[in-house]
Amino acid sequence: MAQNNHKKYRNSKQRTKILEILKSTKDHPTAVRIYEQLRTEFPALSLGNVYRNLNILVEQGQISELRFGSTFDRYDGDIRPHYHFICEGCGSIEDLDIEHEDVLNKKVEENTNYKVNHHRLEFYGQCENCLQ
Amino acid sequence: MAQNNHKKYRNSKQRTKILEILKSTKDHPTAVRIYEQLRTEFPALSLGNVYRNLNILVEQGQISELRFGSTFDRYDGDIRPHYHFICEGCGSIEDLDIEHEDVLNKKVEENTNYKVNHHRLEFYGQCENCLQ
DNA sequence: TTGAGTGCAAACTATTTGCAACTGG
DNA sequence: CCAGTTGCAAATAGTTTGCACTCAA
Repeated sequence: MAQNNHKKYRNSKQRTKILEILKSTKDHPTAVRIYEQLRTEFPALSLGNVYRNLNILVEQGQISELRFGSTFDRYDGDIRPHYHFICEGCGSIEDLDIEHEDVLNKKVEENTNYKVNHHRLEFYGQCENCLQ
Repeated sequence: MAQNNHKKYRNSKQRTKILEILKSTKDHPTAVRIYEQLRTEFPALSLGNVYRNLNILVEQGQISELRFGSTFDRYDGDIRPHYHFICEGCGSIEDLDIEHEDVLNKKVEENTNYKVNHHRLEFYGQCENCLQ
């Protein structure tokens, strides 16, 4: 996903500030929120540029990205709770046979003041075909 | 997410067939793939209708949905591997303080022929504010 | 001076929706 | 018959990209 085919980076006030914002908050802001926050300082800032810089920062490994968008929803006829393996080579998604750990929800509840209803666990790597 | 505000459902050949397809495969097809597969049987079928029916089936609890799309990407200045809690009430995302279980990757590798690079674990529920 | 960065607008992709016609119970 | 379902096309929403201009090294 985050290849290192980008060769050289220069400094830019915008990118520096985006990184600063992300390093100084425990929020997990969206691109739009970052954009809004920066508009006061850079009135001409464009949202496209925020996206560009976020991608560069991810590429550089300086931030990480929690993807909830940009790809496909997948549908599953099996409604029992189970975990998935996602191949980063071919994109295939496989059900995993390891047991569902309901106890994890409890563990989180013990450490927080949240009510936990369910969790989602996905493993990423290469499937048999893509390993060869 | 999947409220039960939908009152009554009728049968439809299209929806029945979509469910059949999902129940009979271990793939995790996208809406488009299901659409393509059904086009031979229902040449006039529209993609919009596939989406509508998939949402209804999710609403009915007959299938489940692995969301990779449809919402926002979130960015995180903390690149150490850690888990997240996502509030289903207000959408806020919090870092969790429970330890990162690298051992899970090994466990999956022992049970499969896959190479596992990393995993992602998210808990869903209500945060303190939304509980009141 | 030169190629990385920028703003802008248009393009793209996945998904949703309004509408008039249709159909199953 | 009537509310749920459909196809179609247009609309949305988040993200990416082409282009001409700018700026940092």
